[in-house]
Amino acid sequence: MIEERKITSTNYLNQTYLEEKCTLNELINILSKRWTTDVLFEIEEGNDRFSSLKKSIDLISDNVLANRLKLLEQYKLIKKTKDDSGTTGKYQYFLTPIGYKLSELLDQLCQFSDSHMNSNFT
Amino acid sequence: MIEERKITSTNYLNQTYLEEKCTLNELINILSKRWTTDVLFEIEEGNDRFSSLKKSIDLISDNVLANRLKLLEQYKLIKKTKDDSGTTGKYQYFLTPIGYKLSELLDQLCQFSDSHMNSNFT
DNA sequence: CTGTATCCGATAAGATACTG
DNA sequence: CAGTATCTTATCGGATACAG
Repeated sequence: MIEERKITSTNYLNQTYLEEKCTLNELINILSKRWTTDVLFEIEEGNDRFSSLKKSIDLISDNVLANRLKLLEQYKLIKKTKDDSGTTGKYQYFLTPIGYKLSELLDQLCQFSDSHMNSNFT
Repeated sequence: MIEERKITSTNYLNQTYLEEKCTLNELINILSKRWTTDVLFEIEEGNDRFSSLKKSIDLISDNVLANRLKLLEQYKLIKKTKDDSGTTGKYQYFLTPIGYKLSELLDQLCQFSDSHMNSNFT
């Protein structure tokens, strides 16, 4: 899962253009990666171990989970700390204040989609 | 741009699983398609013709614009009407009440991203 | 003017094997 | 336990040509 973008592609240039124009595009770009919001919500609910997350979101694969955690950490939405108690896993994940703020906004969006997206299912 | 998904792929099945689990995933899936939010915002501001949208969002290509308009219409976020005045274009696009609601939520998200996403740019 | 059809390159997702 | 590396397939975005 190494991400090398061809920086000369129109595809890449367009995405860069959009992200510079409005940071919303950058945010959506993170959230739209599959499983991202699920990982965020799981961590919000206190699920703080890699293996435990993997178990809860059981269709996700290792590399994708690792990738999402890294991405969320990069954007300072979650934080990873070492757990030296020794009994359980080595690392813990939890939301940062920014992460909480975002999850609140996502809750609102979720309510919106729950009430309005159904019309397309009939 | 015909979208035929291989309904047996794990990729497809996972996406379906996520969308059924929470409609938020479906909403994000629409919004994350490139140019979608830009089209939405342009229409919100009164830009109501295909050619005019094409001109404003000048890096978008015809087929992608057409595709986004169709998608937004399917989800009842915008509406398309025939304009019989004869002088200008044939069709007009405008937001539905649901579309307005969504654009308000996106404005909030936008404010969030403007204040918090910069930390990653340094 | 408002699109549609087709082809192809770029990126994302998943499977699998492996590591400190 | 918590990942990384590599490979394959699926999907998306863009270019171009064309049509009602």
